[in-house]
Amino acid sequence: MPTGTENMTRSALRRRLEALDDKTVARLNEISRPVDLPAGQQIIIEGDPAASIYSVQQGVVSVFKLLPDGRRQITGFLYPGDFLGVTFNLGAVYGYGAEAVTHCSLRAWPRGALERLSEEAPGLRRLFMAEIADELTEAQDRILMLAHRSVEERVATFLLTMARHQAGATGTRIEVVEIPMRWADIADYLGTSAETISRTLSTFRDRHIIHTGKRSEIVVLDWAALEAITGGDRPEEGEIYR
Amino acid sequence: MPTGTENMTRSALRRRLEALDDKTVARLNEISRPVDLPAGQQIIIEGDPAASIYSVQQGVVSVFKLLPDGRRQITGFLYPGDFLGVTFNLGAVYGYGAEAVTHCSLRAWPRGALERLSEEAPGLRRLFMAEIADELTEAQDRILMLAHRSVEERVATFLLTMARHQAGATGTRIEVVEIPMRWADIADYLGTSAETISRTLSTFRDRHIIHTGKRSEIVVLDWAALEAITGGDRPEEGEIYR
DNA sequence: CGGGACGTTGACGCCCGTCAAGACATGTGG
DNA sequence: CCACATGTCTTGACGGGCGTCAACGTCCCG
Repeated sequence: MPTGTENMTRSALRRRLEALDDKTVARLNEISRPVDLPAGQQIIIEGDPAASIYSVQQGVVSVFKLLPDGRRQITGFLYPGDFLGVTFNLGAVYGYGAEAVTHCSLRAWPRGALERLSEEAPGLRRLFMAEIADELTEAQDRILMLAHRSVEERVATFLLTMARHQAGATGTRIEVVEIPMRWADIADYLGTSAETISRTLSTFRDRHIIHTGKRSEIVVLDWAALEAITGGDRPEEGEIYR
Repeated sequence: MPTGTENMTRSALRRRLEALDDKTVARLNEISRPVDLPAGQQIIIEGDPAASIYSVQQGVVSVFKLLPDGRRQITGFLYPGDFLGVTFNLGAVYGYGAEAVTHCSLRAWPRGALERLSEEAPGLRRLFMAEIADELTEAQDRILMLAHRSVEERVATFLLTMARHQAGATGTRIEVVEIPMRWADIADYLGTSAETISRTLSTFRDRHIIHTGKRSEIVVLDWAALEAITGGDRPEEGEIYR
């Protein structure tokens, strides 16, 4: 049962946060500080001392690494309920940058206090553990994508992921998918170029799979086609490996 | 300071294992069972219940995911000192397969016992935590590779990584790099094809960067050239990002 | 209204995946 | 020890996907 698990695990994480005992939740609220950011604002700079841990309340955040040649690889987008900055590498330094894609409200905890709290609260410890494990499986899913999928498959998968995110958030059926990020961001995420993103969406449009109205709003006309392009996330029943 | 950290962290992990208190180490040895495997032997099957945790004593192990279309993506190679099976996803089911690349000796622990032991030994807990964190940064490094590096850069990086592994293991300077895995394995790891691996090595040979004698033995003639091809792992001092 | 950021579309070329045919190596049985 | 089969590496030929450069269209904001 490979790949395609990233959404399940993330929402599972969110549910688990709510399952913490009341006292811990109260303490969490006490020591946290709300942060509001305009779109485009830097949140974390790679290499800075890892002073804070954040959770996203509203908006979308991009997490990225900068490359020597000036490019950047977006390693993930964060949505409400996701955590930012949990990955503690040895030096207690952020291993990545992060910035607000849209206007964002975050909740910030001083790392020290949060770590102390997690010593007492095993539930919180497990939460962080799960967060890292989630990030790992997500990263591995992306490795599969980048290594073996065509750009078209990646874009289709991305659209479906965005759609599922909004369906999960609103709980309702979706036909208009909001794409808050710029094409260049998506490109940096999927390991391709902004032009190719544009071209791919254009062919989807020409094939009547989507309808593009206002930028940042994509209407999906043919879900089945999108999923077909995805290339079959999961193996069929009784399929033979190798 | 992006990328290129994978080796440091791995060896740091090994050192930390030795830093466990004696009682824990004794218990660890008690409940472990040695396993010897011939090359090619399956160790873990994706989807099976995660019964054991292993550590590699000798040999090389490949960890992989199988794709619906029958291909496989090797997510990593494990060398002596590395752990296998620590990443337990929610269902306590292995999220990947593993097989012996060379003849291997492993040490196996029943998962339950090891988890119970880690409840008492915070050092062990931190060890596992670090193991997962390492895997995460390794996965993210690979994302950078796959997204933005040419095959030539990937192969050069791979060679250097192998060389560093052996230098680290023997402690001496190296000029002959042993490549125990098949080209197809390397290809599945780097997200390319066996033919392209062969071709790339051939051009390295023609450019007098390496010398190829017996298969599985590569003599590096020009380290500087290899590193140059790598594409500059780290940013230069004072370099400007974007 | 002018300028800047972003998206779209075209043209071009090359990297690399794929198919196919040999070249070696290794092992097995006669 | 040789003949043969099997697995692996090498090399060639071919073509398509997609990265890059460049020009243009569109939207927004001062």
